[in-house]
Amino acid sequence: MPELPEVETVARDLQRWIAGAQITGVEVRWDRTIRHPLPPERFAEELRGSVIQRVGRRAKSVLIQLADGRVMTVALRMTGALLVADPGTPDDRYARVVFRLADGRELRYRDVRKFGRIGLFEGGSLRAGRVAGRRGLAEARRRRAKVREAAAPYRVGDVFARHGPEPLSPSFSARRLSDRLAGRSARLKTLLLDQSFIAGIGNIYADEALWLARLSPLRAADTLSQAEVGRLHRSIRKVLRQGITNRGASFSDYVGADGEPGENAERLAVYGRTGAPCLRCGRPIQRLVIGQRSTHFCPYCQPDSSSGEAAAAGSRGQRSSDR
DNA sequence: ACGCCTACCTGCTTGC
DNA sequence: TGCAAGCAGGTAGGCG
Repeated sequence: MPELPEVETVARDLQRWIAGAQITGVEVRWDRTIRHPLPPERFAEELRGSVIQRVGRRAKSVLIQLADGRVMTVALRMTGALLVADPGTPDDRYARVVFRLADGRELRYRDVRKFGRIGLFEGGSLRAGRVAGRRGLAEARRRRAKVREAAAPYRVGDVFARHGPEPLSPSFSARRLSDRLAGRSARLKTLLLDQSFIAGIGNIYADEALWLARLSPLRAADTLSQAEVGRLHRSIRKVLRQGITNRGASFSDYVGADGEPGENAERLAVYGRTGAPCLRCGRPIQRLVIGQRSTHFCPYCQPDSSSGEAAAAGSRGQRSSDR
């Protein structure tokens, strides 16, 4: 399941391989892949002849910027993949949208489970229409309804209006994280998965970041000390960067644009390791369900001190190696 | 604000 | 072996 590091890997590959390419034809094989409000036929028509200028990423979406200023957004969701196929490559029964390029190659959007969505929008700043964190969701919905009513062009900024900050951006400081956590009583795990709280983190990296920060996924967000917020901030960035370095974690059927799986799955500390020894203390990793999501953690290294206090776990031996 | 539910999909694993 | 149920999870939308 592609999260920030996986999507970043795909975007970087595509930037190298298809920047400058011209789209000569588009075949939509599963209509619902094309995001409302553009009907699939219009989508194909609109793209014919377009030149791909640059490929980037926002949240978990690949952004394909066209030379005329428009932006194609590709949300891979669960099983989506963007693959560059050389001429003669056998067809793929799971290719939902095929972009034919002028040089004979194809850019294929493959998606076994059909959850992913591709949209085409007017360009402009990604920050246009940005709504401040907490109220993001409801306000962004109202705003989009307004845009629809007025038949105004959808801008790519509207698509991401409800998304939270990019965790790897220089402006995402520990201070900023601290401000966003303040007054939030939700569990840490739930918040890390909330795209309007912070963009790009999914189930794998949420569990990894919490393990590295030695924080319980059940912990109420507004009970963290400054030191704990600092640890969380560093951990989030560290696990995401490591993910990018290793070209992503391949679980399910994630592959990069080269069709190769990433190497990060082998380096995960807790995700998918239920019952296996914790890499820090050797006790078995446990699994529980939080907010309908499977959650992996070490109950010993990540004690839930919401009700008790950190001191209880902190003062009891085994901690001399802290620091 | 928050938690919980359902829908969207299909392939894989599990249990009988 | 075959078949059905259960599971995986990112996101949108709805309800209390």
